[in-house]
Amino acid sequence: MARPREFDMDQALEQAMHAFWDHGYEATSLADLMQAMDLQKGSIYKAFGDKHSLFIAALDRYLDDLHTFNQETIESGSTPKEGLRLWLNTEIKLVCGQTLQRGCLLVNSLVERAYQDDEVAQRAKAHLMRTHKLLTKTITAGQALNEFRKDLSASELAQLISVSFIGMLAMTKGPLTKSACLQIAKNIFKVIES
Amino acid sequence: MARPREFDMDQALEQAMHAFWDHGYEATSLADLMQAMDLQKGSIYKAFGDKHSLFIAALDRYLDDLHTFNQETIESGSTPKEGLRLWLNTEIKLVCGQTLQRGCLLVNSLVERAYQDDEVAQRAKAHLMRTHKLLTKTITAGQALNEFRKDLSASELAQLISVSFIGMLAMTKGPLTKSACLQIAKNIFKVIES
DNA sequence: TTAGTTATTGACCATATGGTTCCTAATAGG
DNA sequence: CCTATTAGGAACCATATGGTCAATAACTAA
Repeated sequence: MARPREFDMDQALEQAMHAFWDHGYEATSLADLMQAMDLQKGSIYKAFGDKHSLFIAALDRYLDDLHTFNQETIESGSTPKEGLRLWLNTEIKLVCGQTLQRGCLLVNSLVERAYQDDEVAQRAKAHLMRTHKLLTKTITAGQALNEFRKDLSASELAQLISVSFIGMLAMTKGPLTKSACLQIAKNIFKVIES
Repeated sequence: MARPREFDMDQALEQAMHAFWDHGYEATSLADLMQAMDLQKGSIYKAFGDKHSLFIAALDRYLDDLHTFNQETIESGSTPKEGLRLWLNTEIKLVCGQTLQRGCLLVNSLVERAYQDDEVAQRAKAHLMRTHKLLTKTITAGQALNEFRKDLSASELAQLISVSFIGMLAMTKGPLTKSACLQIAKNIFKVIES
């Protein structure tokens, strides 16, 4: 009924996501986005609205991908504990294996923007809750198999893992190396297993 | 020998620190700084150099204060374990008791800028190492008193605490409440004690 | 009192910013 | 083939940005 879009929306969004991931929200200019997405300003505005809307869309895409990844990786383990171990290790390798130490877009956005930006805060919260549920479910199953200590609830252990993991992701932007992260992950398991 | 400075350098620096703490580096404009410091641009440039130098000076001030606080609080405990507990709880109350959920300037700067800004990265690394040493020393003493588990080294336990703590600070910018933090701190102790 | 030195101020600057508009190009349905 | 509709692109805009500078004010040592 009209002229069709020449570019792939999803691919453009992914490029935008990478730009924000690389530099953060404030430090990513429209010029950066134009270059990354290979589009003119007008096209970006027509397709995605303003910079903030684009950022939210990119964040949503990231979080959806991440959640799917989390679920699938954890479930691919032979036992709950193995699933968790696999998940932690894979994620560490992914984050630390990047050419740039850009960390995790969720953590970056949470720290940079959550308290100034309700939409970001709300999404971060929702994602962390999803993840918390997933971890709690997994740990509950693991406790039933005697894989994890039981003097703390599954929810408490999950919280401990979340917090440690996010701290680790934050610290990969600074001094933490991949091998240090893997060692820490090992130790996290040591303190939560039965 | 010349006209004396009319404002208090240290107080101005503290105001700048709060501005950066509130909004982050990129989102703090010179106009914000002028207002916060109650100075004109020219005075700021003469006294502190450009925006980046000012930021680094503010960060240095923050880190020095923080390290002193860490040392004194930990040492004020009757035992190593009590010192650590006191430290964690006090820090949580400080960070969560702020009117704005602006988190911790170190964590914010680490996440927002460390990988784009060598000076920040270097300072963050140095501070984290100082803290790691302090924690390791304290835990070593605690292990000698049987306060902490010994199947992990003091350094490894310290690393676990650091990572969890930083994760907690990051998450206070989002969903984590003070009481949740205090509960987590309690659980951290549960998993590292002997 | 004066000369030398430094702080303060506000005007000024070039540029980059996010955002808008308008004209043209391309397409699908009739 | 024509027309309605939408995409693309580039010029354009107001403003905010970080940063500079020259004129003036305030002080001290001689």
